[in-house]
Amino acid sequence: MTSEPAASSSDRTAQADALAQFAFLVTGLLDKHAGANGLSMVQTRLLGVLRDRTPTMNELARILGLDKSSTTGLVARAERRGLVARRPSPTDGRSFLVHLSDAGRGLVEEAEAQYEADVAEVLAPLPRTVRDGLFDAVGRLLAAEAGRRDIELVP
Amino acid sequence: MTSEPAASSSDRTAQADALAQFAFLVTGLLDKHAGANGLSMVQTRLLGVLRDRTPTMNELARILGLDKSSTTGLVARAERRGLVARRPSPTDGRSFLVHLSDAGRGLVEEAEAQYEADVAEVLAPLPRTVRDGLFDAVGRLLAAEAGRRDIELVP
DNA sequence: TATTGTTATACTCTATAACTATA
DNA sequence: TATAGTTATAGAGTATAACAATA
Repeated sequence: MTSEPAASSSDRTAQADALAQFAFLVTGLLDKHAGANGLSMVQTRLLGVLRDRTPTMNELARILGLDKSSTTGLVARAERRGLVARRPSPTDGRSFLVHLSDAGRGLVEEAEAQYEADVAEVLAPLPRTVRDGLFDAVGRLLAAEAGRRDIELVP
Repeated sequence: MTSEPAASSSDRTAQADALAQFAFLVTGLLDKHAGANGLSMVQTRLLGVLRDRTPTMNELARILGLDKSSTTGLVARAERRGLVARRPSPTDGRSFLVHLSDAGRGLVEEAEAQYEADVAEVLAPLPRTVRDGLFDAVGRLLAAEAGRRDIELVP
């Protein structure tokens, strides 16, 4: 296909723009299905993280990229709705482990299933090799970012 | 390369998850540079819209997908900071036209330039062919989505 | 002393409902 | 009456700073 020489300034702009648009496309899908299940995006993110982890408040704050005080409120609101529970850490008297409740799991799984179906539909027109190329690149970028932040994005 | 048989259910989940993480990574960059210029994402969006338009409050609400009361507050905060200005419509005594100030224009252009530089840095470690694959796929998806919307927009 | 987590406070952002002024 | 916009109110989400309890 296109065999360009070097990335020009307008290439950079166009690429940054394309990534922003793509990000808004994906977050739009997430928001749509979260809202359909009575969740905000950040609440959905919280429940999604807890699907396969039981982090402390501190770990949760780092994973979500929030201040610990913001995380306190976020988890408190989710707990008030019965979606998560804080349990004292058995090894550290200062810490709490945040668990997903059955109700929370049901809600996030419903939202994720709907989102997943939507993603599959969006990806459907892509030829196999192109789709593989997308996830190769995305996987590398996420791995690099995880290393940068010293957390496991994929447990 | 990986020559897998067919997309399994867990592939679909992992892929949808990866896209979500990637979207959060990109919007995180957008937010970071907006924030570095003292702007929120929605404020940046507001200023971006006003770069080439002078809509009424009502039109602005529709463009941003917000309730008109939300738009009142959004514009009021931006106006208080000298980033935009409301001027009475010459044709409708009830309406105001929202203008971008020079300060607002400078701010949004600065934020965009910094975001662009950050994207370039994030992409830098990717081998050329991988990066090309990413933008091939993203370009196709955005084109497909644009087509979808055009079709939807035609009654 | 350092870390974990919460509280107090303040701000942005958002929506619903009620309101004013103009068309 | 209908439309444009604001105000009042309520709540989520976020950060900073000060704090308590534990390590």
